[in-house]
Amino acid sequence: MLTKSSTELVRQQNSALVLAALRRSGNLSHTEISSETGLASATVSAITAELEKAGVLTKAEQQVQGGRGRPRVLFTPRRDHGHLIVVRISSDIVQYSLVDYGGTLLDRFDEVRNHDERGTAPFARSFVDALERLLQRSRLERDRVLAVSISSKGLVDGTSARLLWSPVFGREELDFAALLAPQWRAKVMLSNETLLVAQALAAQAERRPESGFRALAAISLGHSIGLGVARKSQSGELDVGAPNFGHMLHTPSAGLCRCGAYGCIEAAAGFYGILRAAFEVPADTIPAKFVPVTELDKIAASARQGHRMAGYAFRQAGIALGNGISRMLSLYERMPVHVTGPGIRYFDLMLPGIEEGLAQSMQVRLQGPPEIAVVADEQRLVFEGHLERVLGAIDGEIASAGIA
Amino acid sequence: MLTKSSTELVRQQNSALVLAALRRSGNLSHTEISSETGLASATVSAITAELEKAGVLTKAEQQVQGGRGRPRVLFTPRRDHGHLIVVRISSDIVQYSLVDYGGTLLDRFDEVRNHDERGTAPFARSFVDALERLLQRSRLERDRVLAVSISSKGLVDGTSARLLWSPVFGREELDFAALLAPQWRAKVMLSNETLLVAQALAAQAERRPESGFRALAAISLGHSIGLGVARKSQSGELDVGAPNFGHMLHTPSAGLCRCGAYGCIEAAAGFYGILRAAFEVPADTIPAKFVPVTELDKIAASARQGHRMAGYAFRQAGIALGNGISRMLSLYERMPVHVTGPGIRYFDLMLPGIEEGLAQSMQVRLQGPPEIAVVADEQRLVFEGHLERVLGAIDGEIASAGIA
DNA sequence: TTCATTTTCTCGACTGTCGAGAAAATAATT
DNA sequence: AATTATTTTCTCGACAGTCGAGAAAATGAA
Repeated sequence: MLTKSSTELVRQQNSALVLAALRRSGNLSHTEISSETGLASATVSAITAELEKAGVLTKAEQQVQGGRGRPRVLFTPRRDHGHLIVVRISSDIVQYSLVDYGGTLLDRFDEVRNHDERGTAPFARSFVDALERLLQRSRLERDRVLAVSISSKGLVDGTSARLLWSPVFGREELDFAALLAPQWRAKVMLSNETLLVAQALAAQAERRPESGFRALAAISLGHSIGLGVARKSQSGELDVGAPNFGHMLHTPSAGLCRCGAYGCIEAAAGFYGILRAAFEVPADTIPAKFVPVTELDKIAASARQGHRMAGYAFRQAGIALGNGISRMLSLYERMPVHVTGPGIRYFDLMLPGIEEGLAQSMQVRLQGPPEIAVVADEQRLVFEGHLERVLGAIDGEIASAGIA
Repeated sequence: MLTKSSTELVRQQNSALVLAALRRSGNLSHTEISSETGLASATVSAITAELEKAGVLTKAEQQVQGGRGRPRVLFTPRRDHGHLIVVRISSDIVQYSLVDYGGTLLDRFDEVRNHDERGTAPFARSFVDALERLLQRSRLERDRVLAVSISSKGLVDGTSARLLWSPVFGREELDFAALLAPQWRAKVMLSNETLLVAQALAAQAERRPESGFRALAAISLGHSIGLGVARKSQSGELDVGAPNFGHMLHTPSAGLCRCGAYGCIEAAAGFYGILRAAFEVPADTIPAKFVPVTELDKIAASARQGHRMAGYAFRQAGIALGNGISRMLSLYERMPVHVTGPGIRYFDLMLPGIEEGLAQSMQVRLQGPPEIAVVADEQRLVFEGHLERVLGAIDGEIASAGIA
């Protein structure tokens, strides 16, 4: 369904364009903005004047010296225009970061998660407390925070900021928007962790126009398995999603998954699945809550020394991933796959299985296997994805608001 | 990546909006267009005047009589603004239709396909000849044809109008754009058949705003299995795709598929798969090229009388579909499923298997099974989808072209 | 001090949307 | 038959936005 357009919307879109260009390339002069966005110089003047009046941009103090001619004055986002809080929830720790509108990190601390406590209520309390602490440490007023961006593994409803299913809380829902609504005016965003990885990688690819980016997938290997897909829609905007890949049906024989179903990809390719296969534990055993990496390192070592069952476990994990990726490609399209997460240390052991699992499908026979790249430093990518996403959302709101 | 906007683009978008409203609701008066689109009356005047000058719209001759006041004058697409050719390629016949810009059918004939001939060359010849014949029968000049819209089962590259894989030609590619490029000026569009079903159903759903349409899937059951997915993107536009569902990996034990791979959904749920299972033919037997419906009717009859293997064959087909649907839902999101195609006569026999196959996945356990509706009259829906798609594309081009 | 060069800023023209009210066309009423 | 009421279409001026061209500003080199 198309919607009506107007001259005001034109301004909105072009303001957003200017903000995005500044975001992408740091400080830009008037003429650089013009060439970057394709807007006429006069239009850039009008837009920057408006944004400057609204307190979103400033002229950067440090002039860049250079050749003759009138010196260029650089525009930059006003870092004190507002603040953002980024929360990265992982299985063992929760990381809280305070960031300014310019995207620079101001403060950060971790909290160890208590694995004994049950239910979401204690977590919700410590979450709210931690945000409060973050404010106090920087002597910041609550209303200066424009947005709180949260990430977790699991199934997420992005529009309403509700966590629908997660490895830790299971089916117990956690509504972050409702949690902060009474006190906080900030926009609350919740994203799947691997979606953010895909977002960050896609943003990187878009900065290299020669890469011809169209779509990519990110897979995170660890105790659980995550997938993020980023695709350019026909209108040119980025469409990012986090399918429920880890709990997509692989094959019922893969055994009991901690989600309660049988045969999820995770039950074969997650850490506990590999552990179970290596030790020949019956496949309907309740999965371990947490597997230390050292445990898996041992299995990997013996697999590399030729131990049969250890090797078999990793191979089965690979097949589950390969089949899953081939199914994903059947339902979307051919696209490169980026593999991250702690499990990449065992990637060499899984690769033969992945290739075997891929080769079974028609899609791969027809179009060839996808490019698979290993990407380290998942946590940095998640954080980058947070910034990309939350700053983009804030900029979009600013552009839409007009001078207000 | 955002792109720059301008006042001209505003006019384009709003022109497209007016054309779409007219398309949707038939003849509309000035004021009706205004309320339908949300545009101000003055804007509607400007746009309709421009489109009328360009020969796209006319004022309908037959005035609707009514109450007091100045009688409303209805706008309608000028039917002679151009013509469209719709080609529906199915396994046994090819249907050629001539349609005018108003969407009314002017001429139609079928050609029976010759199953003995090999390769794409003879087909390409008869295709070009048939288009020529369609012109002659209506004494139409070739350049009056604005677009040729073609549909087939199989894997399609919509942007370039190339058929990448099809049940009949296999891996032999068929480039319809290149085929018509020397002679025809018309825009050539190629779509997967089930994509068009999804498009038509989505258009119907969007006409009922109270249905709260967000996404839907269409599945076509027959000799092969097709899937179309239509989703509203966040920007509100309709995003339609045709995943390679029939040849998504189900389970290797499902046997040899006619695509050459093992374990495709089609190898279990397509007509030849059901036949093979019912007669206990070894699963690596080369599949039958064509199975008459009467043959399947017999198997269905004996299944309904309690014959074990016949019932088993339909159940296995159902499980393949159920598993496949659950995987599709894992990778997209929960959405209603519409089942069409000649195979719906056996839907009662497959439903238990479908439910079983669905129930195995975490997605369904968590969010419940999707609504499944049986929709008859697949061919009509395909044709509707053709019109929806090709007229939309033409209208979009007209709006973009300006007065030209 | 003047000139060349580069960047920023400003002005008028153009395109587009919108609201209000005039104009048109018909039915109902006097 | 003339007038009035009603409804729709059309037109005009105001306003928002972009664009190209050229003026103004600011600096290094001559």
